[in-house]
Amino acid sequence: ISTQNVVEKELAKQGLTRHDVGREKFEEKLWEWREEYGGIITHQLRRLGASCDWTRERFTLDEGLSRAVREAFVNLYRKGLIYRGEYIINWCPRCQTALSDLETLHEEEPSKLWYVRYPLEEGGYIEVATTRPETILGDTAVAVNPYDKRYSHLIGKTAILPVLERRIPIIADEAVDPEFGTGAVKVTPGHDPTDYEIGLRHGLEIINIMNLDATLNGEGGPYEGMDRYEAREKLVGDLREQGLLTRIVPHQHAPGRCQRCQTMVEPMVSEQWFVKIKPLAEPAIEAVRDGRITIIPDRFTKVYYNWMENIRDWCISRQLWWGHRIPVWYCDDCHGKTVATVDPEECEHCGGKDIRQDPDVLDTWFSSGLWPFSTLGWPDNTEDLRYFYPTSVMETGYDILFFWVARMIMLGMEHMGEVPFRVVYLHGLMRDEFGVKMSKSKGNVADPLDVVAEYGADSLRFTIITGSSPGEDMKLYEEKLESSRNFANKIWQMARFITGNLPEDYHLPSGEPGEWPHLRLEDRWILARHNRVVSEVTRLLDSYQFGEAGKQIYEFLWGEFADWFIEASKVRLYGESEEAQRTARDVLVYVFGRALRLLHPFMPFVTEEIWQHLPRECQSLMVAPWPEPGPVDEEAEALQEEIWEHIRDIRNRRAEEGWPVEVRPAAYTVAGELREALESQRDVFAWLGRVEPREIAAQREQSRAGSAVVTGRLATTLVVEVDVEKERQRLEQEMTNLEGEIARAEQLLANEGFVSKAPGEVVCRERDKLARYQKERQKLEERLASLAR
RNA sequence: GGGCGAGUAGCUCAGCUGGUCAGAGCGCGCGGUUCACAUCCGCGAGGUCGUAGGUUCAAGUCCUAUCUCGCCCACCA
Repeated sequence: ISTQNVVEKELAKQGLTRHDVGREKFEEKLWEWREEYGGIITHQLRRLGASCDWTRERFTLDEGLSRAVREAFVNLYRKGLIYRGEYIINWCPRCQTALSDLETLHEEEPSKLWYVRYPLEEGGYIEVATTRPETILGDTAVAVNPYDKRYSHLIGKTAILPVLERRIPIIADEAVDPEFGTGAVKVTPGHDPTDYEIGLRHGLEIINIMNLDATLNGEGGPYEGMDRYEAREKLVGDLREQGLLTRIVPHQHAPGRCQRCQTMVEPMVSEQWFVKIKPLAEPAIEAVRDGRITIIPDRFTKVYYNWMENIRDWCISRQLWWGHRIPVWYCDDCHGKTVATVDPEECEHCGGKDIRQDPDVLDTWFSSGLWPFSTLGWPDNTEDLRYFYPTSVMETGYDILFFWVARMIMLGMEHMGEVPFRVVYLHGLMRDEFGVKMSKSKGNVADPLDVVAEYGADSLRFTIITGSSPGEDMKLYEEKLESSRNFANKIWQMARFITGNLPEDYHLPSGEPGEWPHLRLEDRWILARHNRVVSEVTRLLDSYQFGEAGKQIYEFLWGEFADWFIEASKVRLYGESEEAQRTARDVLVYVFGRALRLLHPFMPFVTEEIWQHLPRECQSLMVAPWPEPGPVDEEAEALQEEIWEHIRDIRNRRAEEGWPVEVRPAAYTVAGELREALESQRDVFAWLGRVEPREIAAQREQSRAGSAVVTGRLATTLVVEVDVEKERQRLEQEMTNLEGEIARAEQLLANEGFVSKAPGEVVCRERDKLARYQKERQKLEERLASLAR
């Protein structure tokens, strides 16, 4: 419907309708549109890094799928599960087609309730209330509740319909709610679903008062030719004049509206094709109930049952030109129906040649419902079909659980005798920053290509995956995208650091890393942490907790691997024995390489690119084996965590007490295992705590006087030494540099013409800089003053 | 009318089947020109996990009631 609407809008610009150009020409235009825009979505998917077998791309109207549609239709028809019948359906007067219940949306809106008196044949009147006065013209009865004592004496009597003066019976039906309105209801079987049912029960006449465009037809009497709303206004006026309108009260009302164009739907009785759904629904319910299909998140299971158990026959015919034409031919001679998978030459009943195909097309979800097997060559028993059916996971948004998922299950079980998939994973919906559902008609859709261009596909993927929990909607925020992009950059920087420290001929040693010689405590720690993350991420992915899995990797790579391990590795890489350097490199490469595999499903692009620059055991990360978790060295884990805690403590003291600082010995009196560990990690401790052992400090030319120096035994005594004179010189040099920067910034600001690109932007930046410089200068002055003291 | 979801630091949200969480990102405050990274590093402030009861040795995490917001389903004219 939406495709047809788009093309019709194009035509409308030239003042044409689809009827003006004719069915054949219009279908051509539809195909043109499809050729032009059909590739966009797959292009978007590719850019997002969706890893699909693109050779298997299928389109609903492809040859093979069309064959499957006909086969399915004929099969269901022969089994008596598809029938053509008169029924009250939802009619969109704008789209000029029938709609299924799912395609009509109900939303509460303020309306009115009109109270109208219907005169009685025997004198007096009965009062009814209605939200659609124009439907009075189609009334064929007045109904009351059989147990409503107020009206029991009127049951069986006759009322006179206002205006048209039709004699209509007063009947009793339990569908009438005595509490609502007056307790008496006008019955319009031709234009109201409830009334239609009442009409069936009581054998009432069905009067259709409208044309397909919702203007009144001949049954409308004096209102013939008017639009439904125009007729309403006129009729209400007439009723008022005749004194039959007693009052109008405000009323909340939820009328049906067309899902595609928002036009108010008109219930109408019309001949349509239906799928008899109960026989299909039962096995589909059973399949979920007995666990052959699992729905995730679990709460949607209940929603599924509720819908399936109360399901009504499915109206599948649409008065459109875009879609699968219904494979039924009518005979002009004997009026028989020929239902066939291939276009017939003649009527199968009388052999007559004058046959015409049903002009209607099928609901798009009818063909979509066949997708799990129609795409694999069904009805032929192909190798693909045998191999791939049933599939493992069906992943889609929860908003099409009924539209699509339920129908795939029903039609799959009917035609294949087996469920189409084992797991249904339902994700939430993307909303804009205000929480409004993104939709094309509202124009608040973010094109993934734009987002990818600005932040990269990896960032978008990571943001979406980690931004919410399963089945929950999420709002797309720039800030989230930025943070993911920063993560991608961080990964990149880690890679630069690691590869930058590898010799040309580097090879990862063989054997289990836990067995490597010369491992230090921090190595054992990161290997343990890494093993824990591998098993945790694997578990989370297996249980469909994708967001949580992504966060674990993020925390590990940034918070542990980069912030602690890479930093700690520098003491070895920058100045210890060849052996120590080698061990550090091995652990870096090993852990990083395995973490990249975990991250690959989330950020395929940056991880693959990095993989190509690392020593690797296979060509592409995409096909690298998923890591198996190794043993977790809990002892190393605990010990190292404790040392990190002490380093944080040092940093805290520095932050609190200012720098330089004297660290009191008492805080670091430790004993036993931790003491040994600390001793073994003096260098790491010193580097990360920025507390340098004297002997290392001496080796470092750039060692500044402001640094604290550890003296004596590290774990017991930390004292600070400051060379006042050196510090003063350094500060003064800094001050000189700063003055220079300030002068330049001021000059730039004074001459705005100097700025070429993006007027104002650079100037602003300079202004910010200047403010920062001045703040810095003030601090420098303070420090110099305190130093003098 | 029925059902479901959400209500957790200023903002946006994680916290799976009850006992290391009271957390992350952004924002905010303080401090950083160290050769992977300012798309950065270090430190910090901020929440009685909507409200009221209850179960339990133990509850954002279970039960009951209730308030607010959102969604889905439904033939109340």
